[in-house]
Amino acid sequence: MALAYDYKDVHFLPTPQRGGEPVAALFRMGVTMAFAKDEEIYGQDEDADLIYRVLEGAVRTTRVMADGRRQIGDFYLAGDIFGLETGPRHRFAAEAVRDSVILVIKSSALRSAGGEVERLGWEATQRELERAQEHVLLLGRKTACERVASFLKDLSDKSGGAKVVDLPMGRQDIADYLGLTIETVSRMLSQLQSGRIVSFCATRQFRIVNPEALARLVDQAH
Amino acid sequence: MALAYDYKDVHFLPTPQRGGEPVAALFRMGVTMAFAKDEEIYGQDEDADLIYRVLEGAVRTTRVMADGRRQIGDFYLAGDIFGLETGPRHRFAAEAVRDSVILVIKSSALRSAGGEVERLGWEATQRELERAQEHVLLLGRKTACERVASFLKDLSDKSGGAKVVDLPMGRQDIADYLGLTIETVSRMLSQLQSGRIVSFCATRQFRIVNPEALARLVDQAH
DNA sequence: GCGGGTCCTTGATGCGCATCAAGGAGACGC
DNA sequence: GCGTCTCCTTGATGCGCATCAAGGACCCGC
Repeated sequence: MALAYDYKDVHFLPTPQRGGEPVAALFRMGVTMAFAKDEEIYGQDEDADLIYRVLEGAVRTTRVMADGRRQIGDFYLAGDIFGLETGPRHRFAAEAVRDSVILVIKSSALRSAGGEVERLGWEATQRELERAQEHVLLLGRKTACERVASFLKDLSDKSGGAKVVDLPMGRQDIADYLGLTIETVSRMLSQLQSGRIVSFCATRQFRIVNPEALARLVDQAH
Repeated sequence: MALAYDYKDVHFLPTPQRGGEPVAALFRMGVTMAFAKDEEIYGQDEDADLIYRVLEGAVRTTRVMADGRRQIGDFYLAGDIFGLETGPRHRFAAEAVRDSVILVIKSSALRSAGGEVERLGWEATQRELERAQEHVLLLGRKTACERVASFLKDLSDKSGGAKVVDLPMGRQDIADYLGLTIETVSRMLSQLQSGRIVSFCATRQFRIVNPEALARLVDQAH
């Protein structure tokens, strides 16, 4: 908790940063909280009675096996909603990838808010499901190179198709998202770079040099 | 289409076979259809304006990559609801694993049916998401042996924890669900059998001999 | 600047699962 | 019964990614 915001410094949001009218209505009910890098936002098996929205920073959802193997479910960037993935309890924990500011609201408020807002929750859940299904295809049938390429493209698409993209997360997080090791991720990034498909300006920032080649690696999947 | 029911022989269901009252109300609106083994129920990229419920048989959802690699999203058995996995279009196709009878209703009926029924759709979507997330963990971080063990246990749990369980699907389907090859699935099944953990009465029917050992293989995951 | 982290890259080696190949077992028609 | 087809199992070999190991790059406090 070494942030401009303090953990206790929760306050009503005057105006939401993004989203249409129903989202606006929904998140006016929330409070903001700050989380330091690697801080837990909620734990595995905790009650899932809140939903969350990233205002600044980035969040990962994780699941850790008894022997320490870790799988990241998804990443959430500014504007994204998370925490409604499940039934009564969270099946994944959520942690800040780096110092982040999160808007939090009671999900019971959402459920009782009636038609329009409830549909919003359903649609968000459907989007989550869609991403989880893409993730299943990636983990089940793609090679290491295709996984890394898909990841970079996905990140670029999320940033509105930007050619220069920041990586908010470290290599270990990418590895745990893609079902690989950190070494393999590093090797594939080097390989994509030496193949003139992407180019790293810094460790955590890359530029897409050859979008067609990148798309070809990804779109083997229909 | 070599079945007791004919494809065109759709009719109103007099009474639903299972489910609580809201489900009952919902599915009274549907019609039943029969599908032969391997017949497509809906295609990838088709409009997702219907939802489905398995009455008899078994269904798989599949995604095929340009070069033929196939991933199965999930299996659905009698009583299960499927087809609401996505937004406006199906991201996976659905096919009958074997001769099956399916109840079909317009999803617009569901969306406009108001509070109680709409919530039902959301809950079904959440269950889908939960399963997809388990699948992600399995594909991302489990070994071949753990995957097969998890699959058998899941199937047993679905049958109410029965000790003798039928496999409705072939080895290739299991492989495409678990992100493995058919040979590896076969080897792991043999290995689990020689380890006295399960025992195959027939190719498509097994008995759980050592539930503790099976659970240990699965529950490395918290 | 300098020391000591942490994070990342690259190389050498090994293993788990895929691939290639060859039968075996069960299902079904006749 | 017998032939044939599909599905499944088992064995031999190879490759992709994990593992093990060593350094390099960057970051931050002082």
